Amino acid sequence: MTDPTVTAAATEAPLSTIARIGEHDGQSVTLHAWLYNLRESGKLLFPIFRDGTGTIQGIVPKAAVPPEVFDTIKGLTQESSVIVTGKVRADKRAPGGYEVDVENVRALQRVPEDAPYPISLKEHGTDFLMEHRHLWIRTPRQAAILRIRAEIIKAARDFLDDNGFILTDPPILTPAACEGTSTLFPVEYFGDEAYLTQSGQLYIESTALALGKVYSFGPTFRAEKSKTRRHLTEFWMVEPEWAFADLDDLMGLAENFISFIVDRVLTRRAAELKTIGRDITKLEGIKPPFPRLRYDEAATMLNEAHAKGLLEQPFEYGNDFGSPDETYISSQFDRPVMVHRYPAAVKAFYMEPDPADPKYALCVDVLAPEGYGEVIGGSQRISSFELLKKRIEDHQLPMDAFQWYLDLRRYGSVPHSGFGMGIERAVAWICGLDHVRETIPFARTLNRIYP
RNA sequence: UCCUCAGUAGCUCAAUGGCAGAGCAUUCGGCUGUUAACCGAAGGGUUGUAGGUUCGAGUCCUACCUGAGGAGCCA
Repeated sequence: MTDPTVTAAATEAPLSTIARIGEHDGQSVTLHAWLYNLRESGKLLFPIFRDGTGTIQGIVPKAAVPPEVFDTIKGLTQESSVIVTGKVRADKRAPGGYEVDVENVRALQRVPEDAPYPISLKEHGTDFLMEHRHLWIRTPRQAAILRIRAEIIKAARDFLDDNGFILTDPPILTPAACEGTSTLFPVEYFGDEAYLTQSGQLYIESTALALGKVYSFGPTFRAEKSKTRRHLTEFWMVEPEWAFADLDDLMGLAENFISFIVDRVLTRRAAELKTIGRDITKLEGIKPPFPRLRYDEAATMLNEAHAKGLLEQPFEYGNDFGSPDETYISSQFDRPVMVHRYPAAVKAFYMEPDPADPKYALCVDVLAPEGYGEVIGGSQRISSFELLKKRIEDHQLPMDAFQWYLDLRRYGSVPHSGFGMGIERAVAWICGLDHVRETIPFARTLNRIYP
């Protein structure tokens, strides 16, 4: 629906975004926007526009504009798309510091009132919002989270790029499990069965031995029937892999990596952190060194916590930590804590045993503060051909499928290490969200694959 | 797979086993500084599904469906 009354002069005003509208104080600008809300007070209209960069209130006194402009704005419905021209004016009453004296509006598409925009400014339930996720992302809070996600991804990639890591993309379609225990999504592959990747790790081990320092960034898939605030069936991981690096090198990389990302978000996305109401004092202290805790020390902490009644379930030495255990451990520190040297029996088959005591694996989990749990899992990889072959046999994995992986130990094997960071968990922690489903535009969970 | 909780208007929620309600949204009217504006009015219902108990069921019972939180598993 177009408005033929739009004037040529109106469209000549320079285009601006709402975020940068302060640069045009006192001038007329054009905004490409949607109607976020409309309030009226007699002959005064207060349309609020959003354009993805922010929101701003327009002022329309009936006496100040042609009648058809007033009527057009008065008839706008929520989320109608508009091209607005108006004069920018600093105003102390405005939340963003500026308002727009509207001069003209062209409605590109007016949302009909018999099928109004479903998401109101009032509260909604989780199921309704997820059912309308394609619209929910328009709300300022969700848009801010997605901007922070983009910044976290860019920061992760900038850090690795600038530290000599080469992006190498592993395949999404894979012939076998990287880790035998987890559940895979099968896909038909020309009459054979293939699987969606659950980690690029094995492949980037090979590119690391080709290029030295590499990383992958991409989607991974886990068909786990997990229904918690920390799980998606499709999530994104960044995985550096580093030839000639040992576990200590890897832990140093992890703490610098996370610290860089947090600092970048604090610097470049301060406005978005404010929009979502994040307590940034919790992030400002995220600097190296991070506390390092042996598995055994963490186990002692958990036993003491249980003795004091702080943990319901007693911790059984030798097991992996449960979610309540991780939450407790991370709550004891004001920055991410690195727990290393878990019992080899509960960890993946490819992890290098500690030469000081082969009962332990040279691995590390990084637990985010504030109870967010594991955001990074990594290890030094087995470099011995004989040991890796034995582990594959012990785990009853198909030896044929792993011949190429064993080749990495046949031809110039070296110590090498790597970790994977789950993007969604990192975003949830840095944004202070209570569920990972808000950290990705379209979350894939156990019970939802729409929209 | 297991445990707990929840399904009532487009949305968020009320309703002691006894007339199906409110706020928001929508429509109409009022208001020249509103900040999830406010004030007045109207329209809007197969109470998740199928049985059962009862004079009477949104409410109690059984099964199922859907969703949420958690456990296990994991990033």
